[in-house]
Amino acid sequence: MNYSRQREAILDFLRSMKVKHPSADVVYVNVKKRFPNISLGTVYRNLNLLADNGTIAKVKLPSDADRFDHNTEPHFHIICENCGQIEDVGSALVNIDVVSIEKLSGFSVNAGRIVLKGLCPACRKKLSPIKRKDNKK
Amino acid sequence: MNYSRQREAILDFLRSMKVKHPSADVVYVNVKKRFPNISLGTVYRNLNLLADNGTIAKVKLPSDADRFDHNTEPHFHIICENCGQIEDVGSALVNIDVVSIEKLSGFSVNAGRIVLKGLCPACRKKLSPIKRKDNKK
DNA sequence: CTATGTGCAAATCCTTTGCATCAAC
DNA sequence: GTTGATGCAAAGGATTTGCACATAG
Repeated sequence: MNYSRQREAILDFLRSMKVKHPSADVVYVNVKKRFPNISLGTVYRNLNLLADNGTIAKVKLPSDADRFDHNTEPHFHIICENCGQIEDVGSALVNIDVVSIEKLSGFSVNAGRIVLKGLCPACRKKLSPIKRKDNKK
Repeated sequence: MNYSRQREAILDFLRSMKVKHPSADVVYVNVKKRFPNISLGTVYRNLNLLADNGTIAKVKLPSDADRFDHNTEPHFHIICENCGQIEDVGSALVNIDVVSIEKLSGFSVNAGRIVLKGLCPACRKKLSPIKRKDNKK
């Protein structure tokens, strides 16, 4: 993998922590400030390259665009149903009985993807429980 | 919601258990045997209607088409990385420390979506561990 | 110079939608 | 005869890809 200014800028942005788990599109918009000619395709290509070689992590969500995470330690995520913000959840807080699952299903388990849904602190304040925006898709 | 033959056929197929967690497309192909003129749009519309009113469940997967499940009891899923087959996993086998997660993240937790990945019994036999088909997307 | 990366646009996949027609009540 | 459901085809969003050109080593 050769060096490229664009790839460096993408990684810099991810590590800047200003946005915690940006989608490719958010990365694109922000990196465009430094590289006005960069294309969305290049952003996708580089995010996938970096994810494939373990430099960053790809967070796949059901019915939503993938997010990218500079935190490569194993952990799970919780996503706000109202604003889409994502927060990390330590892997110690979820316990999966792999042995029983393998026994009961006959599957061998390789990985788990866990995404919790809820309301972030800001949206909890903003929304009365009654008029929560219904985000189901 | 009025009665419709097509919707009945879709529900019948889901409950037939021949295919455990079919995608909309698989439902479409099979219901087409009884209703050759049915359209994919109608299948989607009816699956979503039935899921919205709780008759069936929609299983959203990362990077894969939604699946539909006649089992509406709370449970999780494990998907075979090689063939895509899905099996149910009882919710007792996964333990989520919601209290700690809420304390640490500040989020309120509403729901959890858990999809495990592994190899189903048939694919475990077929594949030597070395030449597993690499299915990552 | 040769391999790799880029920008652009077109293509892909899954899903939803607008609209005229048809079936249910 | 209204209202809701259907079929079709077109549109939608997220992501990937083919290709000619540019850049890194």
